[in-house]
Amino acid sequence: MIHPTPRLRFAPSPTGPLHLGGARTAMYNWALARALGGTFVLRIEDTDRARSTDESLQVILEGLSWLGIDWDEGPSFDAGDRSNGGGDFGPYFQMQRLDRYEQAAKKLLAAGHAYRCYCTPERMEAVRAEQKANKSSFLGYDGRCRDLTDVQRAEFEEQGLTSNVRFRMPEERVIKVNDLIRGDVEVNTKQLDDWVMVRAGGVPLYNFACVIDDVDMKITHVVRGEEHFLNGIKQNLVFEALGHECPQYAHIPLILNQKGGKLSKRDPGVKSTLEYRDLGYPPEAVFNYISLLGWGFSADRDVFTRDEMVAAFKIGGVGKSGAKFDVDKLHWMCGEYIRKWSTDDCLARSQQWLEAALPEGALAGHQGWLRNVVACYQERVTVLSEFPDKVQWLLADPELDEPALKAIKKRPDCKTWFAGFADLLETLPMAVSFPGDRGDADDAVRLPTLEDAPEPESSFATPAALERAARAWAEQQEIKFGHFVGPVRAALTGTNKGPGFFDVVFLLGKEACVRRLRKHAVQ
RNA sequence: GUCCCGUUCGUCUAGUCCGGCCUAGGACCCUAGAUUUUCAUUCUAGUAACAGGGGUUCAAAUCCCCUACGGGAUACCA
Repeated sequence: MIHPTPRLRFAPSPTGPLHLGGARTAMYNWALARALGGTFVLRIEDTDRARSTDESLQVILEGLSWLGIDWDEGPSFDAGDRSNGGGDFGPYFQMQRLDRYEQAAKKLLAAGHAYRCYCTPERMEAVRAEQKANKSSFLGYDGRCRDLTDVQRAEFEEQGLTSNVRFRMPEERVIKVNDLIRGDVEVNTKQLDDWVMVRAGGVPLYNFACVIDDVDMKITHVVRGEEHFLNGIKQNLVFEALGHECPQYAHIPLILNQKGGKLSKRDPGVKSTLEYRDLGYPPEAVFNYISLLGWGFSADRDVFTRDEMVAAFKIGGVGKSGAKFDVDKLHWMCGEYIRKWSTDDCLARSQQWLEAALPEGALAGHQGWLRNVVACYQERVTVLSEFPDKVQWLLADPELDEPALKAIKKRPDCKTWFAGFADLLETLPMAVSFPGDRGDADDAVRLPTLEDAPEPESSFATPAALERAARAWAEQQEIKFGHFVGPVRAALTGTNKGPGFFDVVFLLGKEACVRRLRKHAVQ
């Protein structure tokens, strides 16, 4: 056979959030499609009408886009209203493909691969209960309607019984499959029952609709969670009955929670993809991290770009065992990415969180200052939503925390230092405090102040100038500089953590520095 | 119950297919140290694993068998 163009798909059902397991499945399909130079299709499996919602659809579309997973064919992103975007094999919503399923079902019915079943859900429940009670090794449909005669069928119809359509499974046949991840596996069909293809109302079920669509959409490879492994066997038989070749299957292990159990919304620390977005996780970092769950980029590298991932990705390299989700490593990776950004990128990407912390309208007028604020915290945050907290001390006089109180207590003389240092600052040409107009004070200065950077020229006191003045003053007062910084930082910022001391003074500006120093000088 | 899959540092993994280069490599976490005005960053060092038991072999993390443990499936969900 001539190798067809590789076509892969991610086929979520819009019945809930896109959690990271689903995102990873999408990613592996996407990466394999890109690696093979193929096409990536997004198909929406919305045949569970009771649970499918437009909201979930939107969440899935947004989640994938956020992670940088784009699709060549499928729903249009902006709509979220079940309209189809590009692609010649649509529609890409299963509920818009009902005629295709009907056609195929008729064909299978006529050929005897499927049959009408009149059993009620109540009867099925009873059958299952009995099988369990008998400790039967087989659980599933008992085949009551498997060989109904036309007369019997007519009788049922006359009684007004509705029917669904079941697929007739071979009674005992060993199906051999070659899974791209699991390798050769044999399954005996005696384990499997005659499963329902089409509901009484005509709406198809997963295993059936999936095959019809994979045929119609010319899907060549299917990467999905291992919970679908046995479905793959059932689907294999449908392809065969329809006279089509089965795609290559790759069943990936599930992502587990920290306890080793299945990932679910209830697990603390496990969020839907959009929650990560809303908390300011860099999408590249999340992408990078989840790609590593069950797959290794190389023996000695964990951080890589999307392109590098695609270039290195081999589906056979995905492991067979489930991986536990480790928040610590995710956070580390987020920090890695944030530190790599240019300051301006970091500022741009932090805007929405800064905006939340600042008074209304303050954002626009203080870009230079905010740039410096962000620069000081770029290597101190792991997710962008930490910014509002980080900048609080610049916006309002802070309460002192425990370490700050300790730092002040440790130096009984420090209250006189506060007053003296405030006096000194008042003589210096310092920029004013936020939200005042700092003029071009922030334009010349690039924080954080680095040892080897050339000193900027500015009409305002730069951090370097502040340092010279402070050191000279401290020496004159016979205060050890090392002793001086701790308590003063505490008075200024309310804590013992943060940017370099003179960057702190510079960012805070004159009034706030003086005010806070004098306040703590008397307390 | 039955069937399928798995098991390398606490975690994610490299190595397993084609046995020797593995006194098992990297990363996160943790610890210690260096740098520093604090924190963070950065750098250095350290702790720590082939699930257990049998085989095959000159040689096994790698091949075979058994056990244990974990996961998945067994729906008119996907």
